[in-house]
Amino acid sequence: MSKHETPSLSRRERQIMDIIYAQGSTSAAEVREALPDAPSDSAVRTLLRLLEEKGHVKHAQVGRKYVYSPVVTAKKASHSALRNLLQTFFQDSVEQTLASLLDMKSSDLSDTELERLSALISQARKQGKKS
Amino acid sequence: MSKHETPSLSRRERQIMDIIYAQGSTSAAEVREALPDAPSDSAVRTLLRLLEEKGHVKHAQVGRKYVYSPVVTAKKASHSALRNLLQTFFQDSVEQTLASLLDMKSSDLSDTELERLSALISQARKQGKKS
DNA sequence: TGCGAACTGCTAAGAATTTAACAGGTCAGG
DNA sequence: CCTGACCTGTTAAATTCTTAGCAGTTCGCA
Repeated sequence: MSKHETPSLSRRERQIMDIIYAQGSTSAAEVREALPDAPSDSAVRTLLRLLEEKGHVKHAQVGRKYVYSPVVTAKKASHSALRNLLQTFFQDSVEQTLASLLDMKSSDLSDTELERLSALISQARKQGKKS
Repeated sequence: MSKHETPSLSRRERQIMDIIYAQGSTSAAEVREALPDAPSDSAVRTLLRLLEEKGHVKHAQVGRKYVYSPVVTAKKASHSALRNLLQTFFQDSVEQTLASLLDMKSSDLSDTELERLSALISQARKQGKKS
């Protein structure tokens, strides 16, 4: 009935998944470059193969290389990461989360960007009204 | 110059830190209850002791119990978790992040809450103007 | 007082993770 | 047609993580 569910990756596996999501898709060599304390090439390839066996990534052959990409869409993965973050740090409150986001990034945010954030919210309001 | 930097916790260590941040502070028994696939009591206590040795948590004695709490404030920890999430999934874009948040939670959000989100943004705008 | 419950720390075994050595295969250029 | 560069997979050893057993302490209460 239930899916296999292996919700918790090991340290290295998580690092690699993060890299793959950040880059969309990558080769073993690119993963290696992006990895902190990069191990040998063959170590990276072993991890990628294990991640594939466990169903977290898939590969396509491009020329002689394998290019890996995630099996779960970035959207789904980001949602579950966000959900987890909200639970862990923000008592599930979107408001607290946004406050923290603004607190962290406010100095980087131009007026135009803030306007776009506003627009996102009014849009959400309208859609709420409709349903 | 730089701090000791042990940025990557093991699977169990991360689970426990998440629980501690979600709850603010906890005893070993509470951690155990909250832990998926809870191991023995003494296993949990060992992990907590290791986390303390590594400087991630501290404990206070309350009655006969130890109550553990994080060393890094929730604010700082949440910021670095957010930063990581933005990098991994949202190309460092606050806008994309907010969009995803609204997409995920919009059905849970009342009109009042959306107004409060708006208010947060106009507040950030005003503060931006000042500086 | 003596017992059991509720805590703690330490330690070593077992499991899981992480690593790199090695053994292919394929391709381009000399 | 060799050779070296560049890719792959398999395997087993090294390291790290995870667990539970055991021993010690303190407390409340019969």
